[in-house]
Amino acid sequence: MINKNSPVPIYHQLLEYIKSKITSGEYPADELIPSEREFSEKFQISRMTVRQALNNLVQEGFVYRQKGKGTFVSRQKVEKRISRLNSYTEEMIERGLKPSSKLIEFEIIKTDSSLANILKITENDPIYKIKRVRLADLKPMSIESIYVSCELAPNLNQTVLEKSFYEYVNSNIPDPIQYADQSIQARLASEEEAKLLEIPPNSPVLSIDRTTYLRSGKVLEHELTVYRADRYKLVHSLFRND
Amino acid sequence: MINKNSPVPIYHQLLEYIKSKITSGEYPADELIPSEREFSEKFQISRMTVRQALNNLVQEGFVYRQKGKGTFVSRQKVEKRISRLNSYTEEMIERGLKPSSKLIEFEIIKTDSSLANILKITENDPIYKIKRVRLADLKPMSIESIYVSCELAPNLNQTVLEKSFYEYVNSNIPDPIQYADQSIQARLASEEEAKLLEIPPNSPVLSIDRTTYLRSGKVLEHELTVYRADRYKLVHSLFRND
DNA sequence: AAGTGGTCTAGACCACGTG
DNA sequence: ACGTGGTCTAGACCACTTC
Repeated sequence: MINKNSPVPIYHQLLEYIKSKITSGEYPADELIPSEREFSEKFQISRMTVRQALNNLVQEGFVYRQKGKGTFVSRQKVEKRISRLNSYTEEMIERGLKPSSKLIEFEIIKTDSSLANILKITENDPIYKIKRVRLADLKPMSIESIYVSCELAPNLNQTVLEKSFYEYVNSNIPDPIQYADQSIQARLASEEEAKLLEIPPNSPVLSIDRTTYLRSGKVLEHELTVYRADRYKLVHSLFRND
Repeated sequence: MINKNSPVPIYHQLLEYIKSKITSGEYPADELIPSEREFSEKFQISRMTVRQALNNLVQEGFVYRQKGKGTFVSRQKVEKRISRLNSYTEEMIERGLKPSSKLIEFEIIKTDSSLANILKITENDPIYKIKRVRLADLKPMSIESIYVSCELAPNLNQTVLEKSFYEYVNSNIPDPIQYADQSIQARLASEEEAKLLEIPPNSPVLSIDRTTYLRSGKVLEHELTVYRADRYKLVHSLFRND
């Protein structure tokens, strides 16, 4: 069960072990799981190591703890991933569509004051502007304009953009993507947009502005996307934490 | 600075100490803070205790760590950005607008199969159908149709609906509201909608379908809302939990 | 080689909840 | 009185980064 010579940390092995017991139903919801000392004894590991596994599980929402009573399994009915921040590529694959894109613009421009403010960089700093028509099963789905600081994303080029931008970030920037703020509006497509999206003029579109942040708090990118209303529906979940 | 005899845990005292140094600017953004061993030495506490303070600060978004390099101050504290599930009333107050509403329909109908499926009740069970024009600062903002099982929400009447529906639920149903699934689309207003919303025909609208769930897993309500695109912008946050 | 964070140990005392 | 999670110690070795 636990291999002390594995390169995988012990606390992580234990964490996965407990997770599997929960998802398999062996540890049912609202029930006590073994105490820290029991795990410590059973696997011959330090109690502090057990605590590290359990604390991570608390953070992930799998269990909750009560002083003097023990550690309980959470009622995990809600999939957390519903509102997960995904790239276009990931999202389309999830929807069973084949993502691709057509590059419209790829250039380095100087930041204007508004973008500099959003990206939290200095005005006139160079940034990439990348404009693409996003396709799903080879038909236009959206028009996407991305603004990224050149400093943050060196070596960005057209080849990289064939694949997922988020994937590029994961492999090339040590600072991981943490979250994004989005604002969503309905409006009518402009003439140019209608042409690129291959829809009649004055068709409704869903306009989504997204700013993506890294764990350090740095702004990764600002993104303006216009979706065809007849092909795209945004789905998400909201929680009420009283 | 650190009082070992205080009932406040040492790691918490250290956490607050570092927080204050960050907010005061003494530890500037993107800069290294003292190492774990330095804190340990300086305050004569164990390194594990220092780590507990720092790990909490990482969780709260005040600092981030890099193996082999050190602990850095984040550019901005990540607030609890989980977009909360709010009622129309709560949302408008948050936006600084005065919410009100005009009742269009209030009746008890039999569930059709589609609604029965969504509400997880039996077909032909009685449900409330409530249709209202929602106003903000006395001007139309949206048209909202709510479907609620009569069994779940007894004593629902027009007076109750003057106030927040969620407030009514909080006071009258022991099972608390937990989360909602939403789907969001752009489309053009129908003639009737345009009239009620006081906008020109064929104006774009944001169409939001929401299903609200209670902690027990029961469905509280299904809601179809059509927002004026010129007055309403939906804002939310997404997390990437790798 | 020196410093950093990541992991781990084998103990300890505490406050809390339940019998 | 006993078991629980919460806090804390004083060490240790590792992989990583920088010099």
